[in-house]
Amino acid sequence: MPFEPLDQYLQRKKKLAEVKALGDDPYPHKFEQSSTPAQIVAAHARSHAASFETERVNVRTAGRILTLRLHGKAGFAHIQGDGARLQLYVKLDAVGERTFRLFQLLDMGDIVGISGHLFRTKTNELTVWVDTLKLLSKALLPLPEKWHGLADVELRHRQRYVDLIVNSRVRVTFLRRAEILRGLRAFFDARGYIEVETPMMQTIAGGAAARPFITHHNTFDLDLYLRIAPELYLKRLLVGGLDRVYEINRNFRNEGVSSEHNPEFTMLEFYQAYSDYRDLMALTEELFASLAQKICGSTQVTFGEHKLDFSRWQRLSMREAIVLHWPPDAAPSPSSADLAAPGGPRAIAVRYNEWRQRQVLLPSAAPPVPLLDVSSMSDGEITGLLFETLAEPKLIQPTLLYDFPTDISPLAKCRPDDTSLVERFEVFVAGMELGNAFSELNDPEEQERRFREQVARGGEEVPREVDLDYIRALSYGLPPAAGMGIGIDRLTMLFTDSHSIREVILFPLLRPQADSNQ
RNA sequence: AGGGGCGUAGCUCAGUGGCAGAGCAGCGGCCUUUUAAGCCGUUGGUCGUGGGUUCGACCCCCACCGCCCCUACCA
Repeated sequence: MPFEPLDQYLQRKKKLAEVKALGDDPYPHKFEQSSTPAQIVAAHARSHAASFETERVNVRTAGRILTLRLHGKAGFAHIQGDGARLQLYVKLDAVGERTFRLFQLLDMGDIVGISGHLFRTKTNELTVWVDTLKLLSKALLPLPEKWHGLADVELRHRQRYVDLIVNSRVRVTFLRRAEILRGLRAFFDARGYIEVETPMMQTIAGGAAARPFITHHNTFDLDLYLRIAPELYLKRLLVGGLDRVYEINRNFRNEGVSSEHNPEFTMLEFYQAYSDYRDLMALTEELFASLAQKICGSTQVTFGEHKLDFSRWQRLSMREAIVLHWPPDAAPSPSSADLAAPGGPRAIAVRYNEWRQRQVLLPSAAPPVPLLDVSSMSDGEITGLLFETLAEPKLIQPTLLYDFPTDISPLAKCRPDDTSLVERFEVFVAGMELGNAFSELNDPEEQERRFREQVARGGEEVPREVDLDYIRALSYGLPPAAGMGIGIDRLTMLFTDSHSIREVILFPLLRPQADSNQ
């Protein structure tokens, strides 16, 4: 099917026919490279022009034509391969009439294989003096304009293949994402974890609170959920004696899309038996610091206007964070004890709302922010909401936030000294939630009680039934354990200085376009 | 979901209630060390879609579609 721009598409089809008429196959099966353009550029970056004259360096390489400058009976081109650009010089005298004719039929975007030797031009650019030239694949569609490239964000994401060709930063971002994944695997492999894969289609979407996607299996005539978390399966494996496991894979949540949310996203989850959340706090600090060092070459990472320092971590309880980030002009700020008192969070939320309403009346009023609706919430839920409203966006430097309310943590173990709190922490960096960890609740009766409460309370983000098989697994005995989930997309954002999750997902979800031919 | 912004040639972008524009890409020509190559000539438009106002709409109004930002949702 021809695509727009039609005139250029047809023009290139014509050239394709001419190439065939020359006796060349425009889509040959393979081409042996002696080295890639990137390897050639790297190996000879500092070679002098004179050295090429005394000792000839022959190369055989391939790539996509990105620039083309014809000068009558000679011409220059740049090919891009393996992430680098290499200049070619093609001269009628050197290649002969037939090959030169082929060269004249080439367009930007075509993929070619060449052989020749290296030299430096008058302007000292490393260049291949081409002896032979072969078309390896014809581009029937033109590349975007060479100065500005492809800037339209929507087009970049819809046609990521073009984005990758013309925007080198995109390539770097995704290479770095792969490095991050390798680094994570190396970190856990070295510590005796085994990598596992658990179901992504589940009959009960548990392990988190989120609206699931529904799909259907025909043979079993069975509705299934795409998983929202692997948590309950990974803990079953701990019951089975796999004491250290991790999984890196996709989760699916049928919720909003934003610069920090994509409906399918990649999570690392890992579990470690005979440990508690304090062990994971230490492990988290080590993991992030070593990964930053490995990926970015330093524990200091530039993210927008911020310099994130992964060698120094702040540890805050949720209540401390609320106190710390209470708006100064809404003084007096509450104390942690106020937040701990029964009914305290509600009273503080009311105070916050009163302050907000006064703000709206000021002449310099910012756009109105909805007041907190805490009418049907428990103290723990209100505490969580206060934290998210007041403190979360302010947590720029790496922070471990701990002491979560039990109400909002159905899978975590309570603190022995205070059952209103659980042994749980989250990782916050650059105002984003990066990770979530806790000491795993392993008392089957308490777990069942909390599940039943959850199901009874209902809501779209809660499973409709209790995962009784999980309770059965716990009944065989789950060793004391701690587990954690880390959002890989957001982690990649941090380490690539990307400010939208869509920049670190190759094909983010976009609405299909009615007219796909553009 | 609500508010705001954007949508003009393949790409990057100007534009005005009165003939639809530029650069690059494309096409033809000249050019054997150029690199944003250059010079001469030239093709290409449902101005996101559909209504409305108007003598006349790319422009003003309404609805819809898509993207971006903020808010909401999101443990």
